Amino acid sequence: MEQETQELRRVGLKVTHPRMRILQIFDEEEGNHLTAEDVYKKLLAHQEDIGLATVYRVLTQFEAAGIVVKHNFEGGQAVYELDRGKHHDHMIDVDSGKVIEFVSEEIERLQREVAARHGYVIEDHSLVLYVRPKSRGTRKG
Amino acid sequence: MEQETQELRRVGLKVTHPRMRILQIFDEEEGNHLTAEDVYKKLLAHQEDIGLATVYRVLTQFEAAGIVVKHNFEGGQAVYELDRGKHHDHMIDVDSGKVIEFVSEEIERLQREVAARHGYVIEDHSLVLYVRPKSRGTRKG
DNA sequence: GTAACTGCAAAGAGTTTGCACGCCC
DNA sequence: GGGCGTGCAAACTCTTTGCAGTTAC
Repeated sequence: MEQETQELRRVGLKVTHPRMRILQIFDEEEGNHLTAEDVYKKLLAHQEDIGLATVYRVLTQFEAAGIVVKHNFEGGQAVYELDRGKHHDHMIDVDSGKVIEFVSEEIERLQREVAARHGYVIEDHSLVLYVRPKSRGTRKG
Repeated sequence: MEQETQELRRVGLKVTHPRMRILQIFDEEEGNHLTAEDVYKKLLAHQEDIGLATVYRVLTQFEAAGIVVKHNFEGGQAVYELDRGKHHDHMIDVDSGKVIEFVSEEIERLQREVAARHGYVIEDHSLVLYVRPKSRGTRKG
């Protein structure tokens, strides 16, 4: 409560009910990746009367303020997660939809190398691995 | 002409005018990355009377047939390119919008390693670097 | 008190689909 | 000749926006 208030103040956003509740949803869900609609449904489940348009507006503001990060994975809907400061990439289990975060400093370095080789510097990047659990029983691998 | 006819036959699609023309556009544009609308505009420029809906339908069929690959880069519109068989990743010059292809077997290997470390095998992946030309003049780098 | 914020409904972008007609084999 | 393919317009999904009323500071 106090923590969310401070965070909103810190980034210069008025402390309003919708913004507080949305921020709390992400704090509860630490490590989770939510679409705007996921957030909206969780608000409904908490008996909150906050419109979907407001959720989109707040998420956009949070992104601009660096509170959340937005990802455009496959499948149309954008997903948001709290920005905890440390960069990471994502692996998506295509069977369960589960999102796993990972960091590989070596991959990051190679990316910079490749870009440099072409005369560029990296501004941003997106790496997503679509994965399936390694089959142990089937002797395939 | 003959080449496109054969390709359509090979994948089991009827040889129709719209499919021929769309395939030719990609053949002309070897190495290019086009949105459905880009294709549509090029058809218009060639005085072709082919609907945007048909372009979408044909591109979807081509993707299913392995003739083209679809990418969901940032910015809403999907882009398609001829599938020339060899996998590669993409670098996008954020200033010019130019798309550069690259291959890094070492990055591929590291990706497989990371996935394996988490108990997964990679089904597919998406790596896009958003880059800016290395500034030589400004002594910044 | 007033500018920022909100909910609603309508608009917008990109893509898909239903239907009647037309073309390929 | 029959079914697949096409054009058009309407539908659909996700997201943004205009407006009038409300709220934080």
